[in-house]
Amino acid sequence: MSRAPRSETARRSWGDDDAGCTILHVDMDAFFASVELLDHPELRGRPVIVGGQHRGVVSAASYEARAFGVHSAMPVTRARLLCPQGVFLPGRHQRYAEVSRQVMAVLADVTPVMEPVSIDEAFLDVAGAVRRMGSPVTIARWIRTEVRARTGVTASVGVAGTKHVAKLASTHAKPDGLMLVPVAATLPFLHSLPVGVLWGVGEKTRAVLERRGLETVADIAATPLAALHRMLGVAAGQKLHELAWGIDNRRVVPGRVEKSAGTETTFPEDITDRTILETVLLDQAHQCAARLRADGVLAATVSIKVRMADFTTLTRSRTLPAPTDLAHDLVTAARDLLGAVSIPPDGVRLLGVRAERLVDARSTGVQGALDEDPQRARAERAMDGVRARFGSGVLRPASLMDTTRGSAFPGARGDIS
DNA sequence: TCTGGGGTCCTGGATCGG
DNA sequence: TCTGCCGATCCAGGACCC
Repeated sequence: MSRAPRSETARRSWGDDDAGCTILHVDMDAFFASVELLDHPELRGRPVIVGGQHRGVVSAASYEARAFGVHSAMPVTRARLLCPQGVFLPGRHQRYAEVSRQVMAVLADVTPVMEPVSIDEAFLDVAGAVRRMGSPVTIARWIRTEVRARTGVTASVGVAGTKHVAKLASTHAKPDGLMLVPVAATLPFLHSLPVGVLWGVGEKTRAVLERRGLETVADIAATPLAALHRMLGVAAGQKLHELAWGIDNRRVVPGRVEKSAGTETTFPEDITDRTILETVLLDQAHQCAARLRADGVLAATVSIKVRMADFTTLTRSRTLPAPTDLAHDLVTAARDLLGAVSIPPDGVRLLGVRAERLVDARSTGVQGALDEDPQRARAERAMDGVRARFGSGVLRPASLMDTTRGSAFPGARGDIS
């Protein structure tokens, strides 16, 4: 589901010497749409678009839909205008996660040095697998064949000497392709590309660079480091300069540690009622806390995100007296933070809660609020146990119950914890 | 056209203590 | 006692990625 720009001129062979190119980037093609086609073969050949229903954006579009100009992150309303004959599907994340696990299992058969980046892509360092399985390109071919055989969906693979270039190679290999960028071809390949392909260059940064006449990676490489520092700040300038020269020392790290966990909800209609917003916070805090307990971590900081009807967005955060994994602690802080925010007459479009600065519950030995109210902790853990056994929808705080509709607020989902 | 939801990282201002 | 400096930390927000 990469949104990185591509260059048609870079879609060619850059040579066949894969010595030193042990980094592979595996990226599934139009992943969500491909899974839908797998389960609904009658839709093959038709433009399939997966995304939100009314206020949403496109999560994935089949290549037939892309021919109409539809792409991911585009508002669904616009996609409907561009492609009225499209088949619009709401998305089934559990199913995508299931296929993703199958794909990751294929990759894990190659090497344990495998780093999932998202549901549909991963990096591998195959240096340790070359003796057993063959050259990096041979391994890449094996992965593509095996993913298709075991799951029915296709993957594109980039093979290069660094993560950044392997990622760009897989982008340019799509759909259903393989691209090798030999070490010797790294700079000619990079310098043929527009500046937007560099990691960290989005819409805003690209505009800053283009205002100064920097349009290609070659332009960045030719710009003095001090000038990039002035334009973008020291960290971003340094990073861009290194990437433009093919320098990327990041290693493939299996099993990354999460630094925050949160949830947010965009309402079907803007909400002005504070009571409803507080009820949403309670729901979100329970979802967050259950996730923290499942992961065995405690949160030291709580933040809320409020997006107003006019799309202005603010965040507020607070460090807790002690790290916690209890919804009660999260929602107390979140409600305090919301209380200090003035709600405009037009209302609130989105509300979210995030648990930040996560610490390992065992290694720290911190019990935090649990010591103060062991009964509450026992109650929340008991809820985890019941949900694990009978499903996530069977238990919810009484204040979230609506006896008539089973929903306490607009936009409520069925998996409330 | 009208902008999701899950995250990470960086920057800069405010605050506090030595 | 007051002031200035400096580093650490907290907080808010922007930008980016998938």
